[in-house]
Order: sequence, then C-alpha cells, then structure tokens
Amino acid sequence: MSTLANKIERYIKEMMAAAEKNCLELKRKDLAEVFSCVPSQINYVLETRFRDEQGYHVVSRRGAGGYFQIIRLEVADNKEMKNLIAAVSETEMDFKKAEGFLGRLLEEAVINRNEYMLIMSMINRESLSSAAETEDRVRAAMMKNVLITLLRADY
Amino acid sequence: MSTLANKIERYIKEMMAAAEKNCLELKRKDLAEVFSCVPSQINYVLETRFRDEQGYHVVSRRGAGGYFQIIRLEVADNKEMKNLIAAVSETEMDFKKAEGFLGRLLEEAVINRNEYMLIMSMINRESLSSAAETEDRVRAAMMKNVLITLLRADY
DNA sequence: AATAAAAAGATCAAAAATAGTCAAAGAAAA
DNA sequence: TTTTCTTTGACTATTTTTGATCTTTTTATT
Repeated sequence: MSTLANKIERYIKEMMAAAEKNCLELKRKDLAEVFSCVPSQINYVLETRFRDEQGYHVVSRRGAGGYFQIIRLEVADNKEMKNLIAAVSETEMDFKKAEGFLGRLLEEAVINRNEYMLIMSMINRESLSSAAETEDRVRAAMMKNVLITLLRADY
Repeated sequence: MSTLANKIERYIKEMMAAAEKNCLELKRKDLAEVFSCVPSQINYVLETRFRDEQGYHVVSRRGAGGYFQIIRLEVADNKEMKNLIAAVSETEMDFKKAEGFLGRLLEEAVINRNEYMLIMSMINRESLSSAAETEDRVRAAMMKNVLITLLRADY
C-alpha cells in the first residue's frame, strides 16, 4: 500500500520516538538490508523527508565504520527559533520547502492539524497560481506572517 | 442502460457509504482495471461528478505509490453552500470583502479566533503585495480553498 | 611512510510506476 | 441534424526505485 520510502520514514521516526533521543545513528547499508533495497534508497528518504526545514539534520561519515546520524531539531531551542525566523524571512519559498516547514510545526505541535490544513490550502500552488512568477515571493510573505501571528503573545 | 461513468460514480459513492468514512482513497489504475476502462475515464468521472460545488473534494498524488482521495464536504443538500462555493470559485475578492466574509465565519463560530487571525494575516494586502495586479484573484483562490477546507468532513 | 585494497557513504541519471491533460472519435439526447 | 455527453488514447508530469560510478575513510601491505 504505502511506498517503501514511507515505510523507511516511519521506521526511522519510530526508532527515534522509542529511543526518546533526538539523535539516532544508523548504518546505511544495514538499513538498506532491513528493507531489502539499494542503499541509495536511504538517501532518497533522507533527502525527501529529513531536511533541515522539516526539522531534522543529517550528518554522515564515509569509509570503513561509516554511518549517518539523524538529529531532530527542537523548536523550543532558542537557536532553532532563530533559524526558523531566518528561514521565513527569506524572500522566496517554494511549495516543497513551505510544506516541510509546516510539517515540522505540526510535528512539534506548534500548530494543530486543522491549522496545518488551512495554511496548506492557502499556500499551495493552486491558490497562488494567479501570482505567476511571483508565487514564491507571495508564499514567503505569507509564511512570515503566519509565524509572526503564531508568536503573538495573544494567539 | 446506465453509462460506465454512472456505474463508476455509483461504485465510489457506495464505497464511501459502506465504509462510513468521509474520505476514500483509491488508485486510479486499479479502479480503471475494475471497470476495464482507460484510466482517464476515472478523471472524467471525478471532473463531472465529484467537483467541489457538488460536495466532494479530490486530491491526488502522482508517481510510484500514487493515489487519489475523495473527501466528502459537509454541504449535504445545502444548495446555498454549494452556490457559495461556486460563487467564491470565480470571483476576485478585495481585502474588505474577504474580511467581512471571515468576520461572519467567526461570528458563526465556523472558525475560532486563532484561525481568524491566521487567515487574516495571510490574505492581507501586505502578504499579497508581490502579487501586484493579481492580488484579488489570488485572494479569491485562497478564500475558496479556505472554505473547502473548513467544509471537509474530516476537518 | 607510502601505497594499495577494502569498506563504507554520496551522487546522478535512467527506469519504473503512477496520475493528469487534452483533443478526437463515438454515442446519446434534443 | 445539431448539440451535448462519454469514451479512448497519445502525450505530459510527478514520485519512487534502482544501479553504475565517484568520493572518503580506514586497514593492510611493503
């Protein structure tokens, strides 16, 4: 039913939740073996589901004894808050990036599912199609205002 | 002598009723196989019988593992709501008008105060300034999608 | 110490698996 | 007969999966 990539994503997130750590170290080859797939499939999952704007940072080492680490970035962290603000202050934001960013806010419970759906419906490509070549600029402005609103003391 | 399109429509509606779910997920290819027709026939059915103003919203994903979802909207036989969707679907909407519209939704408790603030921050003139002369068209598209989202039976 | 071999992981593009679009052909209704 | 609705298929777009090739790091050999 679900794709292999989805299964690997779920597996990694469950591992992290179970370990109650925000850092998980794995071997690419082993993980690929668990799912009987080519190792580069793991890279695909990391690139599409564990990007910085999605709230995860990945580091790795090659060579014998190589591995990769997935580090969950917590919004509560002061430094992360700055990163977030920097991210939304960018003047352009494509849909993929905004989606990752909102997914993260949802995972961190900064927004609830309904708010996630609402915001997504407003920033999707269809909503902004009339904006033509300014689509990503409009989306960036919207995302910035979303964050400002969420941070308002009286929200 | 019902058409193929009618049969597919009935099949989908029966599936939804039977599952007592507000949301049904199917694979276009599989469904086409069930009815021994070309996949694009499924699109025809969705476009002619499951449009927003008919009380259903469809989302889909392409690619390996692709699918489409049919989501029931809580407009039931509310003709007025369907008309409202149709109306919002075509119009341009300036900020004042959108503000009035959202004010009513707030008063009628369709949205809460936080959702109101969030939506307002995204449709205000500043957010849409980059859209230039298409501002009102973008706002209308956003408002339509807000309405669809609020009406989703699974919201 | 220098070099070669082995053991990882990264990259990138091709192939596979879906879904969407659009226009033409066919069928049914007016 | 004209118009509208349905069916089909060729072409396009998107996402995932796979594999060949490249890079980095460690380990073994000389």
